[in-house]
Amino acid sequence: MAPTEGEKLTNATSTVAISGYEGQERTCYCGELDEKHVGSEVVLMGWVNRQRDLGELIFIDLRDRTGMVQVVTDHKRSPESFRIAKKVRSEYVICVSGTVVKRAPDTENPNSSTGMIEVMADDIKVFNRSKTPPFVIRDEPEPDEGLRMRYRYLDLRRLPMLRNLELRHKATLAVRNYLSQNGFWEVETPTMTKSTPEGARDYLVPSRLDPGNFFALAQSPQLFKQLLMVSGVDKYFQLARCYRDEDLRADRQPEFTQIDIEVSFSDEDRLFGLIEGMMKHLWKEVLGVEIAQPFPRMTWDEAMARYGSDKPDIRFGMEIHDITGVVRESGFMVFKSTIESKGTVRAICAPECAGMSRQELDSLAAQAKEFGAAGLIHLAYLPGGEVKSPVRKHLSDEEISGIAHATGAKEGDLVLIVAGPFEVAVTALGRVRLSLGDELGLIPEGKYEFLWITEFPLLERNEEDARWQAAHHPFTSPVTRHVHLLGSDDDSVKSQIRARSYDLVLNGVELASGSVRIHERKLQDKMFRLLNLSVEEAEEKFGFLLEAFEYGAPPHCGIAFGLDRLVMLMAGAGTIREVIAFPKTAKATCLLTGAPSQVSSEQLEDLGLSLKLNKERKTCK
RNA sequence: GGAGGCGUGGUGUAGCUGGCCUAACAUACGUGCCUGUCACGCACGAGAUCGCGGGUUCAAAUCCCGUCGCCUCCGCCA
Repeated sequence: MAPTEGEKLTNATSTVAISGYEGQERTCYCGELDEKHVGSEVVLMGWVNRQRDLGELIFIDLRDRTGMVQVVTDHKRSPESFRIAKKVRSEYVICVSGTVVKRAPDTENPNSSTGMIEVMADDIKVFNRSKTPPFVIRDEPEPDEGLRMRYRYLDLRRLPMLRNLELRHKATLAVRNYLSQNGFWEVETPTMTKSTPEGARDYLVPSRLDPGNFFALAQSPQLFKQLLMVSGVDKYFQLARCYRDEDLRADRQPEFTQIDIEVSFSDEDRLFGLIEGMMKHLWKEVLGVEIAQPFPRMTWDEAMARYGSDKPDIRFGMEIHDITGVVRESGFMVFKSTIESKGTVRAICAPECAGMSRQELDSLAAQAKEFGAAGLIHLAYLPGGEVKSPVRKHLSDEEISGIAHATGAKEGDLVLIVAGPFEVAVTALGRVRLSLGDELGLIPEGKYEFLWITEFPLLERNEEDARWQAAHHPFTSPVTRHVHLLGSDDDSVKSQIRARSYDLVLNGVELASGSVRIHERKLQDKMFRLLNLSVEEAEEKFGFLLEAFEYGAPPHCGIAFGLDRLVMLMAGAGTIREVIAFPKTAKATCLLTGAPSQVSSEQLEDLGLSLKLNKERKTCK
């Protein structure tokens, strides 16, 4: 029964359609109610979070996506609603009509945002009953993640999960508004497209009308967005679904969303300004947080040298130091032979860790080895001036003090050293740095440290088939000062060429990645030669794009954000699964739907496919 | 492809150096009582062949092998 008398609330969050069902009109959401509404008649619809039956008095915590409010039923005031409330159980879907009243002074609940008021029920209608759910819908503790996935619709009913979905909505809306206000058009591109041999493994879609041929699900809209630049779209963006058939991680799903952006007649400085503005807008609109601009920039070479990572977490120090010069003349064989074989010796200083136990040191050494280091040497600068180390006797006093000077180590500190090839030494120390930073509590919470990493290597060595390939993609421009090196056959020269590519890093997470593209055919041909791609191969793989470039391609550049990671960081979540409504498991399955699953032989027949599986697996149903 | 962690009533955990385990605790669930609870309380009750398969043993939740599922990391992710 809808209230017809008294002051009626209008729905605060919706200006057009007010929810209603069979004559009942919802007046507001549970979480919106506060003392301002005292005296109002309200109609609420939602789920029973909990019913507390005190005999002659029953409380119901009613929950919807905004929060909870306490409903009271008194057998004298409304015998009928009292009778219904008696039988109501958790997760029943009900409609409550009643009056908002201020709670008596000693019955207020300061732990609830609606705890100053409650709703005296005049009428309760049960829309639906519920089986006892497989887990209780509450914030903590979380049930096993497999169970959450299996019953994701119940997991999402938990308010922290609804908050995450809301946050994601607000973030994407803010992105769309910002880019639109800056002259960008959102253009959709195909998800079913042409398989490209470079890059990640493709998800394939067989063609029924062209049996034997396959589409690939787009790994990104890369080629299409460059075509749109040739088309004169000028400023493009898209919230694009992308698909990559690679193994999963906490921050990687096989299908994910990119904020894909491309601009004509632009360059790094202009694009960075645009993106920094977008981040500022996002943080302000969605989190209410001001972030400092401009973001610092660091070349890839500098990031590797100082942090041993191309996505450094700069929320704390403990940087890597080069101590090669200090130990160049060392009698210690490990240092000597490393330096002779053109390696390097690097160190970090862990503050106040001189007393670290053997077990902790072993664990750090194990981590360093996992990333290729031959070992991890430690020097404990003990209070009093003594230095304790397994290699103490191999090092001179000058070396000991030189290392302290180079790393800034003081008495009570621990210096950790890796000797080896540059990338091995710094990445191993980079990992040790991160794990120590975490263990020592050096990483501040609630801080957002953005950082641009620029000038990545243009090429990288594929160890499997010993050839050079594009580190970003084959259309990435080299930096102007290195263009003349493109013709070189020398591997060491090739490894030194830097690209006009960049990443945006936030708190040690790669948020976005992009580059200035090659728009001149001549330079592109040079690039293909460098990649050992013949004209024919390039033609077969990207012919349509190269052809497009013959008809007047503007200079252009772009960037793509991992939306899931962005929202994850904004939500303070530990994995992107927390901000994806229906995520996949680590084995890329969906526990809710059971996908992937077998298909009928008729479906295969239509597609001209037959299965050939080993290991006695059943072919189809 | 590789390494590790976890798997015990519906849920979250304890037990896991083999035996008083006829598996404990909390919570959820059912019934009853209770007019100010909000983690309501109290009483009673039901609920588990300890992921699955095999082995060792007089005896296995516990040890061993295999397997499945979930998670984390390496490889992989232009």
